[in-house]
Amino acid sequence: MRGGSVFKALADPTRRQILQELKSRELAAGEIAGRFPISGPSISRHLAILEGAGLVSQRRDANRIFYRLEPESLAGALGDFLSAVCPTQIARRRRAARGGKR
Amino acid sequence: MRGGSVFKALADPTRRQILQELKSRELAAGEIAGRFPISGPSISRHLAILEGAGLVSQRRDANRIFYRLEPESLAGALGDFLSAVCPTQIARRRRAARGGKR
DNA sequence: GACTAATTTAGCAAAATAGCTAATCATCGA
DNA sequence: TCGATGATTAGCTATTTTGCTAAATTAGTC
Repeated sequence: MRGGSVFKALADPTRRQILQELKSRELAAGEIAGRFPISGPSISRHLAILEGAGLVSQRRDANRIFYRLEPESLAGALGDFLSAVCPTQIARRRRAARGGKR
Repeated sequence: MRGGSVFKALADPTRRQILQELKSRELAAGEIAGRFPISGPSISRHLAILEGAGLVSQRRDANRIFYRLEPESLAGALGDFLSAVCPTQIARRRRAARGGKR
């Protein structure tokens, strides 16, 4: 399996939301847990799965463990899959986005 | 749930491979099943899940049911998620792809 | 109508997933 | 070293997922 763990990781809505929370800045595990209605240990496991997929990385600072998004891994995995399955559509969307902006 | 069913659908490796098989042309359910080591009914269920997510569509021709890829749905869902989580990375990859081609 | 071919639907068992609580690990400060 | 804080690991249960076989459905043919 190549990027399979990435899609497995993205299958859960809580994990996708965690990635969004990390969009702008790194957060400690507890800060992340505080934003969800589920227990700390459950969030901890979600974070482990995201890290296993290479979508986040951790950094220890004293007591706390900070997690940060790895945007290249995410964009790389999804981009590679899109290129493999429907490369034409990528260029099409690109043109549409450009057209919409200008 | 917004595009949740898409990520659920992509979580399974067999389903991702089905999408790849449909990349170039539509295929009847039996043709698809013939390319995998699992039973027809199991493939049928995978196809139903992919269709539920809007990633493929079906067309009946007499006895057979042909499935075809819906590239816009796939590119749309993944693109939207990428835009929401790491918009910067999209532009970066775009530049890299352009640079690598020329 | 009966028969065949192509699919799907039903029903079941095994495996994976996600949640919880309790217990353990790691770090810092008194 | 003790105690407090932040986080993970262990162990459990409920739910979901995936695979199978058997039965039902749909369409075409004799």
